[in-house]
Amino acid sequence: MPDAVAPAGYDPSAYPPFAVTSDIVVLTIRGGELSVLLVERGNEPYAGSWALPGGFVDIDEPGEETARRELVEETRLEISSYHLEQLRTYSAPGRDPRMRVVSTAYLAFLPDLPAPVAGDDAARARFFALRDITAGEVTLAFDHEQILADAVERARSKIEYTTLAAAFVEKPFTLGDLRRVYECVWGTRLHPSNFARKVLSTPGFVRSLDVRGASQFEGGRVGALYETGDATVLHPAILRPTGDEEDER
Amino acid sequence: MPDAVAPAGYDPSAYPPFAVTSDIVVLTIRGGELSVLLVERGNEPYAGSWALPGGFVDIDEPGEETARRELVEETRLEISSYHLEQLRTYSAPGRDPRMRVVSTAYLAFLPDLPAPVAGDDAARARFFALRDITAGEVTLAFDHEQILADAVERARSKIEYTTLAAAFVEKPFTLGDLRRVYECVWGTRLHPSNFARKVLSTPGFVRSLDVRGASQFEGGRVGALYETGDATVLHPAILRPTGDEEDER
DNA sequence: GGAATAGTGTCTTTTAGACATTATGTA
DNA sequence: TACATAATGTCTAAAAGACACTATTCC
Repeated sequence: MPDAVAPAGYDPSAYPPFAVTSDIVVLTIRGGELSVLLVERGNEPYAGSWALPGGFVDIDEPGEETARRELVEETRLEISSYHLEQLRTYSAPGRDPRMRVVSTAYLAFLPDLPAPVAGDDAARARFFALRDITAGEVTLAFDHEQILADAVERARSKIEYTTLAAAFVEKPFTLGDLRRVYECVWGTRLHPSNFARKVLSTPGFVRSLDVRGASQFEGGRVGALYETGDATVLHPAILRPTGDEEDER
Repeated sequence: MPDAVAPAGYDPSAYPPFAVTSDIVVLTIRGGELSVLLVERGNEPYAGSWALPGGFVDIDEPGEETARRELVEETRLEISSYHLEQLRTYSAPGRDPRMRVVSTAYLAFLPDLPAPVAGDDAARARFFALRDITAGEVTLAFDHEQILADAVERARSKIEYTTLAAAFVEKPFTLGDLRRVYECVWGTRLHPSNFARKVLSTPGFVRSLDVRGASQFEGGRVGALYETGDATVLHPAILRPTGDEEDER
């Protein structure tokens, strides 16, 4: 039967006790590294481990709102507005040792931010370079390593065919800033001139501000400044270099 | 706090009564039309309306297994193996008039099948051409119209850069059969020769069987038969014609 | 034979990739 | 001045799109 027809003889107190939570993967670029926001767990299980921010969904609360609320409560990071999208739902029996937990993960892209501080239930909160996590220097609670891997793959894929790369930089940015986003997220080097040609020939990706200014990241000649254009999807796409090389910075 | 830390004083019977369900969007191509499998609801709310197959997740059951189980129970469609992927989770408060329902939708691609029959809780079960649903001839229960729209967009997008189009045809197929899949899903016409060139130049998409046979769909000269290759992602992608024209068959 | 599809080949346009060269800012 | 990045331009290779022409099968 399609969803939401209660089993015969439905009684809330007899209903299987699913817990419903939202987790949030906050990605940003700090010091030339794709980074993720983690909190240190204060309670068992996994007390002392690092984990994604997240928490229980209130009975009348949209899951996306839970994600935004927990981000503020646990990391004191208050951002006026930011892109937040659903990643996917993780609900394997046994992913939490105590009970059946259905957790929907959300994904946020933010420009570089002031360092977060710990909030309510989290002992500490800070950004980690992804490189350090995949190198095994940090292990995450629950299945959060899988969630993070899915989030990174989503980010790598989405900047190909949407304008979301611009969500990683502050509003007036140079083409070099934008190129550095692609390089950090993909872990590759791109030819500056070819990149600029592609971005400028993609309608609606960026809009020139007709002024010049310094890059947000590096020195050298100052370039023309741009802001985000009207487009949300890219035609044509900015595709990842084909496959194999992993040129690092 | 990261997921799965029970509220202080946790007591299952006091926990907010979330219902957790799985819905399944079964897409196939019938009579040259992209089609979806629906069941007629036997119970309130929306009794008599058409809806996606789906139902409650058991407390120890993976959500994907629920989707497969409900498909058999409600439509008597038993398929040995088929591609099933998570689409996204729908949990807005109020999407079900009676209680808070968190529903994860799954997406399946199948070749044309024998007509389903109604199962357990469904009055009837049958395939509908998408064209008839979007034309407003059928209205769906709950937010299933939104789920279906998301599913179709996922399918249209995924056949661009994966080999999933082959999941819509039976194993020995001609390049014309495969092209018809793209044409039905995208609602466009493709140049047969250019399409064949692209498919054959994409490593691992199809493997020649070195025999000839009739098309699964139409008459004319019989062509060479192929089976699915080893690849799952396509390099380069088979991109949708740019934008505007909606050439119909 | 007529109609429909399969298959081969060619031509043009567009886009991507590599890279050389000059310009302009900072340390 | 040394160095890093910005910006422009050129050449080549790859891919997409349009389309002409021949081949084969069913009716």
